[in-house]
Amino acid sequence: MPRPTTPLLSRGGIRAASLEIIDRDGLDGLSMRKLAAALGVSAPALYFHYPTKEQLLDDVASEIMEKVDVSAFADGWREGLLTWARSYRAALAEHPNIVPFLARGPGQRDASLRRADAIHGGLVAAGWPPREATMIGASTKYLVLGAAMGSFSRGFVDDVQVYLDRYPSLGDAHRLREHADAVDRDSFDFALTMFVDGLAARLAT
Amino acid sequence: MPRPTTPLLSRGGIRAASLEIIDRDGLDGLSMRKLAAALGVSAPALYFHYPTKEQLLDDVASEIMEKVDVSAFADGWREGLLTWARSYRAALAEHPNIVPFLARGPGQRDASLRRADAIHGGLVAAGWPPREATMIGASTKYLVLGAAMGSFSRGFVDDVQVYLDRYPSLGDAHRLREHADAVDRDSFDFALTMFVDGLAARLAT
DNA sequence: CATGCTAACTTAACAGCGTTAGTTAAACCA
DNA sequence: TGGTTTAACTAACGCTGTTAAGTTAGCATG
Repeated sequence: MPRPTTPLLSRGGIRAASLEIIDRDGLDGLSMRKLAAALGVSAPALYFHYPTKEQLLDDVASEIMEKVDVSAFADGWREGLLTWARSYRAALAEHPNIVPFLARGPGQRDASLRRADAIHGGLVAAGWPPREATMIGASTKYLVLGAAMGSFSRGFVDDVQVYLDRYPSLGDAHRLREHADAVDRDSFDFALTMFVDGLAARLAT
Repeated sequence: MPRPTTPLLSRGGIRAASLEIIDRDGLDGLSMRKLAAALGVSAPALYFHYPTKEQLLDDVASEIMEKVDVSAFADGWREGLLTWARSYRAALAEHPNIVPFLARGPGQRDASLRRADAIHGGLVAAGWPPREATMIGASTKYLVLGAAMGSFSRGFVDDVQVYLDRYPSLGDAHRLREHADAVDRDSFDFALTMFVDGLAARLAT
């Protein structure tokens, strides 16, 4: 079947199907052939709409990043930073399987830069020296990305029962798995709070 | 050539060659065929010594993680935490290309648990409630892994010149690339210091 | 209205991937 | 000495992202 009367594919539809597969089967579970099959189409057809898989993933990632809120710096640097960090983490937590891809670089450069600019500008306007504003932005991103990986609680918890007697300080670790998500979220908020408290003390001097 | 007089391969040699390729060509640059070629051997020969590529990478990662120092909790939780975090980050910074693999989970479970136990135990012994000790451990790991990704400064810096006029708050961003590593290290130490300061203030209450 | 061009798909194929099957011959143990 | 194990080999399977070439619907133009 050559050119159909009504186009079978659209960039938006391709992105949506991609994200569905990634959420369900993981990042490695997305292949162009599987994606094409889900859309009722042959694999090379996708290349008419997206030049490479990388670019497709870039677009999917950018779509996710659009939910990040950098607007709250109007209410002060603390509020702005907290809102940014929490909305950032929430956006990633909704699609954890794409985080390994997201971690290797910003998707759409333009939107990414606009956010970076808003954050940096918000911090500087609140009295932070530019150099420290840069470091605060980087640090916050470290926290968000590190937390999104979430491997601390999920990574070693699976069959930790075996080791319980050998490593006595981990005595309550067997409860980690059932609360893994809660631990992750609490740890992130804990880290963020400690970090911002440290910042506030520094700015006060 | 069947079985050679002297074995051509050893697990250690395979690991060393793997890490060399990863450092030079990146994580995706390591293939079993390329690795075998570097060792003067055919690809399936590797499978006599390692059952899967995943297990091989696990072992390489574990070797790297052996340089992490969790022994300083004897000098107090603050010293222990700082030593752990800095040695952890330094170990990853030596082989940044393997970080994406490392981030998805602990390598050798035994050694990983032993470290987690030392950290948790050190914090609890210093007076931290177990639940907070867990969160401190997780938070610190977030920082280290996030910083190891290091995509904040490296990600958007490449052709940032184009955007300089459009995003005025990034006016000094063009100097970021040349100092990318320094910015990364400084940002990490900055974040770590702020975090630990926040912790100290909390423990004091 | 006919002609030509582009758009949107198709199947076939390429090089590379991790891995398995089956073969061979040296090394080791009884 | 004989049999088993060990450490390599070549060939091949099914998968991957991607390219090439073929086919026809839709659209613009003379």
